[in-house]
Amino acid sequence: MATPTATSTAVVSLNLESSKAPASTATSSSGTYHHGDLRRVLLDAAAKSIAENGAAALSLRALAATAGVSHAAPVHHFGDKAGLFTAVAAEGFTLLGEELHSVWAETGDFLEIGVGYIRFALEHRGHFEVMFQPELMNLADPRLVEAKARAFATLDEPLAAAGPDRDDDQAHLAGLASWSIVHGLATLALSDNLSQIDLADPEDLARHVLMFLRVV
Amino acid sequence: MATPTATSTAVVSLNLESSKAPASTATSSSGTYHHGDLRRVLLDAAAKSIAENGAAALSLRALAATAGVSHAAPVHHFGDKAGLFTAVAAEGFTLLGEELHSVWAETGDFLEIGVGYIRFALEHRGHFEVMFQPELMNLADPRLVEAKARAFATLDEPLAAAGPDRDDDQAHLAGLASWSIVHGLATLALSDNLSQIDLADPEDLARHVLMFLRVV
DNA sequence: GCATCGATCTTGTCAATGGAAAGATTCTGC
DNA sequence: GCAGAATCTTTCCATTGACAAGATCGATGC
Repeated sequence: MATPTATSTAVVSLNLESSKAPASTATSSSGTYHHGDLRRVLLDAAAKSIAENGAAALSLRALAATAGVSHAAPVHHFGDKAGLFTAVAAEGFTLLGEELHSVWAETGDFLEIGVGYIRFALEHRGHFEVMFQPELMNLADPRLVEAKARAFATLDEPLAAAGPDRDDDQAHLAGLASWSIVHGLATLALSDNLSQIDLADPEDLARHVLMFLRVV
Repeated sequence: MATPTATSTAVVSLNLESSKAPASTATSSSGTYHHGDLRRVLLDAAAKSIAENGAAALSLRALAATAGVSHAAPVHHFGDKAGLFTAVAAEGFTLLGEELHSVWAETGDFLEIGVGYIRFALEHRGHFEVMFQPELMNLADPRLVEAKARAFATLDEPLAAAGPDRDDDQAHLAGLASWSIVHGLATLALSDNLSQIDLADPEDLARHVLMFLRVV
C-alpha cells in the first residue's frame, strides 16, 4: 500500500445496479462482505463528488451509499473524513507529479509545464480542490508529505533549465512566480471567476497568460 | 442596509463574560432580547473563526454561543449557513475594493495594488477564504454581485494606466495575468505552501515576485 | 399614555451526519 | 483445515442545520 500504482482507475464497478438483472451472469460471488477494491471506489466517488459539489458538501454516508456499503465502511479505510481528504490529496499530488513529468519529457518546454498544471486542475478538479485546503486534511500524514515532495522534485530540472544563469534566490523567486501565476489562474477558473472569458480552449488561454511571465 | 458603512467594526462586545462580575456595573440594560448589533457581531465572529479553523469547521451553533444568543438567532439575519457565507464574502469584496482604491489613490502604482491584494488576503484571511469558494455561498445574491462588481471596477483605471497602448484583448490578458499571479501567491501563502520561505515581510516577497510580470 | 405591528430572539423539534463500539463474515498464511 | 488478521455491518450517541411556533422588545401612530 506504500507504493500503489496510483494511476489505476476503478475497474470494479458498484455492486448495486444488479437490481435490473438479478440472477443473471453477475459474477459477484459475494453479495455483501469484501467489496473487491472499496478503497479505490471510494476515492473515485469522492473525487467525483467534490468536483461536482465541493468538498464541504461531501458526506461519508452518501459516499458509502453510492458504493453500496454501510456507512461505517469508509472509516476502516480512511479513519475519518480528514483521512479521506488526505488520501484524495495525496493521490492528487502523485497524479500531478506524473503529469508534469511526462509533459517535460515530451516537450522540454517550461511553459508547457505551466499549461499542464492548469490542465490538471481542470481535469482533476476534485483532487485539486482538496490539495490546497490544508484545514481539511492531516498535513502530517507521511504518504501525503512524500507525494507532495516527489511532485515538487519533478520541477527541479525544468526550473534549472529555464534559468541556467540564475543564483539560488532568483531561481527560487522565479519558481514561485511561475507557480503563483499558474496556480492563480487555475484557482480563479475553478472558482467561477473566469466565466466572462472564453474558456473554449483553456490551455490556449493559459499560454497567452503565461506570456506575461519574464521567466520563460 | 443596502449601503452600510461596512468598515464599522464590532463595538458591542459579547453579552456573556459577565459571569465573573454578575451584579456589577454591567450596563446591559437587557439580559436577553435585542442584542444591539448581532448581525455585525456574528459577521466578525464568523470571519475570525474561518480564519482560524477554516470555513468547513464553522458551526452556526457555536457561533451563536460565542455571541451569547440562542442557536436559532443567526437564521433570522442570514437565512441559512450559505447566507452567512454570502454576507462574509460580500463584505470581503467591499473591503478589498476599498483597500485597493486607497492604495491606488495614495501610490498610483499598479504594482502596489498587487501588493495590497496579497496584504488583504493575509490580513482578512477569513473573508478571503470564503470569497473564492463559490460552493459555499449563494452566487446570485444581489448584494454579493454588486460588491464584487464594484471591487472589480476599482481596477479599471489602474489597468488602463499600466498599459495605455494595449488593445482590448491584450489589456484583458494583462489584467488576468496580474490577477492570477497575486491571487496565486496569496492562495499558496494561505494554504501553508510557502512555509519554507521567509514570510517575515510578505509584502516585500510579493514585490519581488511581481517583478517577474511583464505588465508593470 | 397606550395599543398595535413588525423586528428580533427563544424554545422545541426533527432528520442527517460523523464517529465510536462491538460483532459478523471472509480472506490469508501456516 | 485452522488461527488470526482484514474487511464490513449493526447499533448507538452527540452535534449540527433547519424549521415552526411562540415570547419579548422597540417604534409608530393616535
